Amino acid sequence: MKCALFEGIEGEALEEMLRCLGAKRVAMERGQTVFAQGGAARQFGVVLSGAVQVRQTDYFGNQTILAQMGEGEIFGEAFVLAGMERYPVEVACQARGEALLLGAEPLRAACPRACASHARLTQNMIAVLAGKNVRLMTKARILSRRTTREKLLAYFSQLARETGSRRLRLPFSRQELADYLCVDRSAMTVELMRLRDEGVVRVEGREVALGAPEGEEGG
Amino acid sequence: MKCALFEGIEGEALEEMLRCLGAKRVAMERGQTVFAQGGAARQFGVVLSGAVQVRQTDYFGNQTILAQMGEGEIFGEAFVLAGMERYPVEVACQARGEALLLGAEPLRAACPRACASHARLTQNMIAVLAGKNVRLMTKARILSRRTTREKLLAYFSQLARETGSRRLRLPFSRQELADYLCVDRSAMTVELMRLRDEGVVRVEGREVALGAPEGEEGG
DNA sequence: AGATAGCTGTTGGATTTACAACAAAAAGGA
DNA sequence: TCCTTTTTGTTGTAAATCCAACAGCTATCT
Repeated sequence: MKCALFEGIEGEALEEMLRCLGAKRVAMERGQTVFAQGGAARQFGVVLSGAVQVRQTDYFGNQTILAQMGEGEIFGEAFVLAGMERYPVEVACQARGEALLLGAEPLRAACPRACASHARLTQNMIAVLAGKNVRLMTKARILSRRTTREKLLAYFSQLARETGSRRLRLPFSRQELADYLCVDRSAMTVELMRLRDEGVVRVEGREVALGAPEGEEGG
Repeated sequence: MKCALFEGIEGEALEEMLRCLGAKRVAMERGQTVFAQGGAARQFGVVLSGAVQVRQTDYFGNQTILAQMGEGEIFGEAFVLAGMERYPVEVACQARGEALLLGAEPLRAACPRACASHARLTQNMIAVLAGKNVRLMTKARILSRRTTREKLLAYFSQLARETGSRRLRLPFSRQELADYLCVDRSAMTVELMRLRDEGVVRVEGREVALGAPEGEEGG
């Protein structure tokens, strides 16, 4: 099993840990509900194979896909660990496979048995939650921009910061980028072309270079 | 000290915990930088009094206010705990007061001294991170909607879910609500009036009631 | 009461976006 | 190579948003 949550925990210690968490291995068929929206929030999950989707239906019946998790990723942990009584979302199988369902109690209260790897597990969970936090903050910050232009520039700035360079490579196709920025694809392309024409960015497929108004290109 | 991070830790145990975290108490004057953007991410903080703002300056020099933290709230923890080398944001004092600066090592690795309340601290941190996670997810979900109308309805749905009722009370003034939804205030008011005229919602000041097309008002 | 300041709803014009439909280019398979 | 599918850029129109300015209302203070 390859999963950030259990990093550094192997063999017998892992088995013990899984017992402590009350792990249950379940098979998932496409379309099957893993956690129901409004259901009692008692467990979180790890995708062993296949994929799950996190969705939400609002008061008016509109359904939104919030995220998709693949192998090794965990889902539902935030709700359980935040002490929420019910899941505000639905988790459903998107591609058939297996998942591990885990109870969160050992992460919320002192483990009475003090399993050997317990400390490591909580540290891993902290790292996972902190990482998700950073990514969510980044996304919220980008979506806070009002215009497509500003969203593009905010996103490029973000990638440039991560890369540590003015040059960056988009991890998305145009359609995926538009979905990530929550804007219309064609309108986004128009804006992207405008930014190019104005010399704000240089674009070539997925390669983007920022600024360079002073001609420091050769660097 | 009133702070979710140290809930259940008091007296001598708290003192010991603070020593273990290398706590430093610092006075802050308005405008003073607590953590510098791009600076080495080694510590996180707790606001003891006053307030701090989290800001970010992007590649093009545009500054954005991301959040404001008041008494008892913690800041910067996500970056340190996610193992980032540098702060991607700046934290600055917004209202004079005091803060506690803490090292994160005891939360990232096994505490060699195994302080008594260590387990409790990590549990608290997990709860804090999970709670922030849920709130960030909520915000990202709302901002994912493209139109002002959809943002309003998504936000109302969210509040209705939290309240468990069709009736809800906005925690914001109109301007604050517009800022939260990242839209123009006047355009938002127009859309809000339209929703009212269409009978989708009933609005009266900060009081909002959803739907009720079947006249279940009296319930 | 009177003055001041803040909040809210309204309006009109300029800008921006969504949406749909299409053509060119690129990628992949037979 | 040919054909199919996907991706990307373009265009035009309708709709939504931003922006600025203004009027009515409320709360607060003197």
